[in-house]
Amino acid sequence: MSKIKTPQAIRGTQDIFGPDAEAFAFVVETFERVRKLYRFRRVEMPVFEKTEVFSRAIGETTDVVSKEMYSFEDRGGESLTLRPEFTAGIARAFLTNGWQQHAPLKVATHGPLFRYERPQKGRYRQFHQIDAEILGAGEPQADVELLAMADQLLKELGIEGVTLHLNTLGDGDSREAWRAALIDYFSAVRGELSEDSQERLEKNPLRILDSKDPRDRKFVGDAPKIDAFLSDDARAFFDAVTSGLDAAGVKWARAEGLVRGLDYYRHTAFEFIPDEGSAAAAALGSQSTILGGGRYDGLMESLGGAPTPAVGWAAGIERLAMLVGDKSEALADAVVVVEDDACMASAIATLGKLRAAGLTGELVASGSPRKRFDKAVKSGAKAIVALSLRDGEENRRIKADEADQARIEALLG
RNA sequence: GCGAUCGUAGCUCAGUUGGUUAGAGCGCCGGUUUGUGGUACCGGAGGUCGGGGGUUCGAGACCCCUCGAUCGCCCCA
Repeated sequence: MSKIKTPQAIRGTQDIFGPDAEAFAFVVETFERVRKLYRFRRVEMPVFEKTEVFSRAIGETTDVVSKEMYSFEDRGGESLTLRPEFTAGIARAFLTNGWQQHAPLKVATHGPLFRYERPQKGRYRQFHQIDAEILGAGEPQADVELLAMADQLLKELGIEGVTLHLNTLGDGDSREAWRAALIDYFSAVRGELSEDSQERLEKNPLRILDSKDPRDRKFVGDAPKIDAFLSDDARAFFDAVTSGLDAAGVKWARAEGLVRGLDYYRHTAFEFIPDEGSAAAAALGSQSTILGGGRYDGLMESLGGAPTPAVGWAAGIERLAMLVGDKSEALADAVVVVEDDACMASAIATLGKLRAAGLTGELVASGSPRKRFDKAVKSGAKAIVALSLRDGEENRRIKADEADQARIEALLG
């Protein structure tokens, strides 16, 4: 016998099975239900795009683009990339398909995304998100509706101990002024910052605000606040969002340090984060954000489109699935036991009738005939239909509670 | 990319300062018992101890390399 070495799974991919797969499905099914309540339209998107869709939309200097993309050349020599997020692809579709005609357009989707990262708890190279976007809507009402949907989704998933952290990054001018002030402020104490933050000062100064390093934390408190740089319009926008959330009954907390990693965000930025010390926080390990997003009014232009305001969010299905509790696989309504192989054909027909009537069920017809009934009992099935031979005649016995017994007997005749 | 911990049957794990033919439970397969029944007992299959090299009379245990997993940093959902 030659020994063939079994190829192993790619690092950071998952084979989701059993209760974990049930929890995953529960998240997706709940999302599908809730998104219909809010009248978001379903879209199916390609898993890969031209590389420039992401590099232009997300920003060349971001980690996602500069070191986490799965890019490759196709046979025509074109650089393609497995999507690291949904938003860029959806924006591309909005432009190339003329979806402007449907604006404001509310869409929802879900599926796999790919990022070349070191796997750890709640982080994978192929991971899955649910995603919701409102395209072509510049009014704060859109932000409110989107957040209300996220809030309801988490409630319907039964997730508790999670709070909406909300911030504004202002419009383009506000954001730039704030950014410049932060650079001034942190540059003055540059030498006392962590190595990482000294680097952030060059690449992404906003990120220093949510550094975990104590050397940085002591300066963060007194750092310039976005509020001081907001234009009147930007302030009015944020006020409209927060009062809308209050009206919708969505609880939120102002998070002045909350920024987003990607370049395209403007105005509203938000994350749903487990409260410290909660069961949810413990279940997630160091990955705290379960749902995040914001407004990205500048994105369409970076893809060559007309200025188009939009808001969206995405949530990691794996992370949500870790918070929804045990979702064990359902027990069978009925199991048909073939206690004598002579009854096989009859058993198959019997099972067919049960399933046609909407009962879930399966066959137990392997292994020692004497142990098959025990196997069925052990499976926990609500009803057991056992077929055996008695004096050369087929004998059917049903073990179930009275109601099921009567129902099944009526079905089988 | 960096760091820490860990890789022994299908699964969960034992395996004493390195010492004969590597074990248990569960699961699986078969048999006996029971006989309208989730019982008990017996037996069986299944491991080049992640892989490679080294130290040693002798390595699952020690050293090096490598692969993988887990958790954390960075970043992010």
